[in-house]
Amino acid sequence: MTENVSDAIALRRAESLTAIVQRELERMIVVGELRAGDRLNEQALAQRFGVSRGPVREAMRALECANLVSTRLNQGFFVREISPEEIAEIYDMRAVVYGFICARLATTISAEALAALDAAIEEMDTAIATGDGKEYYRLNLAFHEQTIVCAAHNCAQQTYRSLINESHLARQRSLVEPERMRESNAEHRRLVEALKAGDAELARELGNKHVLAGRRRWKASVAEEDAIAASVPPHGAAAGATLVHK
Amino acid sequence: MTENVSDAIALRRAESLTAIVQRELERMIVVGELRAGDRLNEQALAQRFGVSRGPVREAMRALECANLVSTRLNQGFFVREISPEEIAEIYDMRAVVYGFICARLATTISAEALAALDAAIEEMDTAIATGDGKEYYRLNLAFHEQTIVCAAHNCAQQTYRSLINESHLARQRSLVEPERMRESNAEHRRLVEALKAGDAELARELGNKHVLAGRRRWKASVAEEDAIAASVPPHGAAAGATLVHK
DNA sequence: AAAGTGTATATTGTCAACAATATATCGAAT
DNA sequence: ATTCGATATATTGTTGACAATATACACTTT
Repeated sequence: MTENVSDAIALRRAESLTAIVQRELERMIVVGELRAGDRLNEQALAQRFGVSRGPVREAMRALECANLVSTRLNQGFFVREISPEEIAEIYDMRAVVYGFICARLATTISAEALAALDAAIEEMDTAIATGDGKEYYRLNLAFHEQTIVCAAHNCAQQTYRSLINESHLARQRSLVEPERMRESNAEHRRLVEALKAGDAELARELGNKHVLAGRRRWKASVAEEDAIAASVPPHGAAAGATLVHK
Repeated sequence: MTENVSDAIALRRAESLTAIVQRELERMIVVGELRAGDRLNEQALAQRFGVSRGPVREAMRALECANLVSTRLNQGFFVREISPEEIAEIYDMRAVVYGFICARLATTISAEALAALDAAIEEMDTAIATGDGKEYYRLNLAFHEQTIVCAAHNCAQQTYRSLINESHLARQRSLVEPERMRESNAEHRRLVEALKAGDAELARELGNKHVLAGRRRWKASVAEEDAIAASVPPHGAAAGATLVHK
């Protein structure tokens, strides 16, 4: 009997379909399964998730509010397209928020958490050594996530995560140069040193600068890509255009 | 014929019902027509707006993402309840974002915009002189809105506005003491001076401190209210409780 | 009177259907 | 061959309906 009861409890959904669809759609956008500008066909998505259009639309309204999805009246929902200028602005915000988080951490972080950050930095070194840019990217995200969780500041956490999510709308630059990774991880080291020293103002400055340096690295990587694209002028552009349905 | 065409265009809705309902609900929450904790009956709201439950639910999902509304499975939507700790965190975020905005303004603001800010400060002086706390509150909001618009930074604008909206979930302290209003406006003056001087770092610090000073004033006003409530212990509390349906 | 129990009502979460609008397809004209 | 226009299809925005769940109410028991 006890088992039946627990089964019944387990079977009873603890989440609305909207919440499930929303999480999955968000994931698909953030990891790039859905690309900026893609049209989101309600029926197709509903069918894919095994639900009706209602929950899908509700989920998309939430994602619209999170700036991940845009809408045109009578044309439906699209994965938001984001301009380089908007990306640059997001870096601005991330910088001030991350500065705040780091300053706060300097006076509150535990020895265990510091050790975990050190370990994460070591792992990133390994990724750099093996030239695994994708893995470095993943670890870097995890490092930042660790810090914002440790800061124990819900509002900052939420704001920062939302900004990170938005920035994923830009195509990921998987081709991370080793030199840039080294630079980035060196900044991590200096930041953690400041945290260990309990120097809030230094931590704020380093956190802030780390994000802005990330923007410089992003811009450099975009410039490089553009240069490569320019060296193969007519053919590549046309081929790319046909893929996107607009 | 031209008239018919323009009529047809005017008649054709330029917005979805969801967007209209969302704006109206947001307004009702922010101005306090709907109070924190209030249950949002879908049918009643749909009837009130002359639409069906679909658009109402979509609007609420968006507001949920904006942190204005919360949801409990099978119990529906509620105006979000916000704790003093959460309010305090929002002030933290507002402070760093407003600091950023002010720093940016220092190097970009036009003479006209500066004149408009001066005028707004004068108006606030008038409100203080007449002891009109509500009007001061309104003008203060408008002053901040002016500055964030001038900053011409979409991301900061959106982040800041969202934080302001959230903070409206806390019951407004209409009983603003004249001394606090004077203090607040003096901070406005110093800030605008820094903007005129083009001193970005000073502007950042003053913008930051102005928000944090606002938090101190808010806390003081809460403490005062609590003291008043404590002096009338049993009766008032019970009467208030019956009004709220839970 | 208070607490518990069972029934009726209300409300939500989800779905399916419909009208309005947009997109795609096809043929005719230049 | 392209452009234009008319028709057919697809998709959206919105509505009303239905089952599952929660709330309110009357009734019994202590």
